[in-house]
Amino acid sequence: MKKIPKPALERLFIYYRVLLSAEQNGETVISSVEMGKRLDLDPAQIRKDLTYCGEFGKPRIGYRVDRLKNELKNILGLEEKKQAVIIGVGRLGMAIYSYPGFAKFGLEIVGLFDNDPTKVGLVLGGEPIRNISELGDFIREKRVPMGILTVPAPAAQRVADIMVDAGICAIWNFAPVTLKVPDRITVRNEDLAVGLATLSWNLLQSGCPYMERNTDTKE
Amino acid sequence: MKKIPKPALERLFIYYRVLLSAEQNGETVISSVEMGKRLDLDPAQIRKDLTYCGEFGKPRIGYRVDRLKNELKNILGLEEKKQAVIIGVGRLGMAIYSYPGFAKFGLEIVGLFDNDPTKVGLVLGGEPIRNISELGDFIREKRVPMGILTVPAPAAQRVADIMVDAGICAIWNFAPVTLKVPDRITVRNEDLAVGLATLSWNLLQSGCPYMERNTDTKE
DNA sequence: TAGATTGTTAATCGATTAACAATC
DNA sequence: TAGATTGTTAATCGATTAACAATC
Repeated sequence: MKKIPKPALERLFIYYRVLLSAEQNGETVISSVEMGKRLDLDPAQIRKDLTYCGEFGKPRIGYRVDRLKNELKNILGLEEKKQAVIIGVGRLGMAIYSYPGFAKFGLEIVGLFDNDPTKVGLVLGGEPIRNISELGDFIREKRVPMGILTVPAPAAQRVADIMVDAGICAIWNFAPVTLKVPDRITVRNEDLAVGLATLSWNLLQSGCPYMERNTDTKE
Repeated sequence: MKKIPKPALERLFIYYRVLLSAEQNGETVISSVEMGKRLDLDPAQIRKDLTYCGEFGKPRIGYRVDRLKNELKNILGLEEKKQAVIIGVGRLGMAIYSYPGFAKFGLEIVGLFDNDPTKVGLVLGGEPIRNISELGDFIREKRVPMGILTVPAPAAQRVADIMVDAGICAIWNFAPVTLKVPDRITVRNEDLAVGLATLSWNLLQSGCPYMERNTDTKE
């Protein structure tokens, strides 16, 4: 299989979702132009992206929705069960744990970990919260390929080291730090504050009228 | 001010954070090489990015930590209070609401909204949950420049329309849909499932040994 | 001064967009 | 058939990397 550029890879998933919704609408065929309209993307780019995984379209017709949907599902591995542990059972960790949208794409949370003694031992949605001291053995024994890191920044590297040592392959990192890990480990940084910062910059640039607060009124 | 390319803009914030931590370590000066090491980035890229906002370094010395930190804070507008409403008080909405890391960068949540009648009226951290029917007027009266969208996908466009109509300038969109809004509105899509999908693909590609589950064992 | 590091220009790389022949 | 749409090649665009003169 050809190498897929990272931005194209991300879009493939977006296409997958548009196909899911098209399928629900009962559409059996869809063109790159129509997908482009729904996603605000260039149709040429969509066609190009899709050729990274093969030729699925028919000139004059477009793409068969169910066919393309299944191809993308296979390529992205959304069918495969991806077992994962969550480390850091704060609000964000819980949000990820309980979000049904992820399970739909094959995510299966098999363990929850925290180092807060008031949390350890609690049972959440059927899963007990374990102590981080058990994390390494747990990953090894259960052969867990993915770790979801939702601990505070200062703890992140330490936890990552434990996971890498235990043979984890991928880390979904929500902590705002650059993890030092071996090249073989896939890390996806999901640093939400970056989004806030870019919005902040844009608000300033755009001259949003609502950014001028009424400082003259006293109450 | 020169236009800043989007990827560079995102990195500027990352630099800001490294400077915060350097400051806490008591470092007064830092070079692009040192920042590059900590962030796993090319020093040339860091220097280039920094020139988008001016010349702050001294040859032979590097960058003065507090100086550069403050420059970046100004450029990104992190000092400015950015008032925002959260629409959709599920777990993710609550996680964002209660995360102290965002307040540090100027985010101030001034309103919570939901359309679930069992939630409306509850008070969370001092803020009552309001009905979405009040959203438009609230934004107009309080002159709220930013909306944080954490509703389920099917509701997202409808809520976005209300916000746009009320004069909002920026939308931080966590719903997995492409919003149709006028060009003047800044939208930041934070579609977490995209991260999951790319990790999924990488896990498959990399041949992670832990992805081969023991299907031969019966129990 | 000598040498390290910046700011900047030029070269490279990669991704997007445009154009169009092939095709159904 | 005629015409719409794909797959693909070529052209453009933008971002990254390399190189180096300026500088402290």
